[in-house]
Amino acid sequence: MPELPEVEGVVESLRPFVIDQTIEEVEVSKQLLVSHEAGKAAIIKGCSPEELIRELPGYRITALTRKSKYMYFALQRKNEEALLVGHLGMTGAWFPVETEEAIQEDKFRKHIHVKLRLSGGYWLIYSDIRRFGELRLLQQEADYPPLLQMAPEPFTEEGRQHYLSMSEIAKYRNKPVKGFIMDGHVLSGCGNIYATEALFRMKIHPNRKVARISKSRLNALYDTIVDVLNEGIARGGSSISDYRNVNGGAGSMQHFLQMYGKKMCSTCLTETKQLIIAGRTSTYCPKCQR
DNA sequence: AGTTAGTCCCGGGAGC
DNA sequence: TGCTCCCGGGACTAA
Repeated sequence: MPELPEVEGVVESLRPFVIDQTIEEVEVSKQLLVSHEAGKAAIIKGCSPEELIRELPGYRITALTRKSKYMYFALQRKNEEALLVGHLGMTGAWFPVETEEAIQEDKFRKHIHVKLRLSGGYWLIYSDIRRFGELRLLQQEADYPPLLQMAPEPFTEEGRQHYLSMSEIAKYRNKPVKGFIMDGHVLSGCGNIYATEALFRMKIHPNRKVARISKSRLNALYDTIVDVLNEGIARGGSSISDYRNVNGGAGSMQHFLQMYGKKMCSTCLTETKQLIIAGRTSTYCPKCQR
């Protein structure tokens, strides 16, 4: 599943294909049109597919950036500015291709939902097997308030201070640390895979309450999360199930994970255990993590 | 008013 | 082969 490192990889790889390209035409899959007709907000959020098809053409993509796990396509049309915000959800993927047939895997070719024809002569295709991703056309970021509620980027000093100050707030003090670091209002971009790895490296039990971790350990945990995220970026992300980069390829970080999805602890060979924390499966070593 | 549980977007993989 | 169940990022809503 795409977390910060995977989204970073997509944004960096996609950027040369989309910058200064004008969106000429938009196509939406029959399945999405049917879902929306049935009143469901599948993938396209905040407006109808018809509005997206009508509104997007003519906009030039001037920038593509990542904020937390979101992708921001900055758009400009004459003196008019807009923002297309994307989220990959569980199984979203972008492919810049000349034809659909260039997408190798059946499961992604079968679930193409939005196609943008760019002035460069190719298609920017959004495919999403489970349709948990989202596309949202805004005039500006503030038009969708949750975007303003996200924690600062983890690679900044501001991000660290925000995380530390949140650890002192009553509503978080009694929470399991795993849920704390996966909460996007506390720390941006750390999902289940990277949270699991960081806690294992720090030998911290995922269910340990935030208040029962010292300030210096919380600081060290933050450093470890940043390290794990950076390793993920350097290795092209983790392709556990359905993450693919813009070339349809897999990342390699999954080969370097020590705890996520493991049956046995790589350090002491003890059988791992699982807990549900904040609604997510949390794998840990009962002997190494306290 | 703050917290928690449920709901919703889904298809695929596991297990029987 | 085919059925059923479970999984999950994140926002929203009901309790």
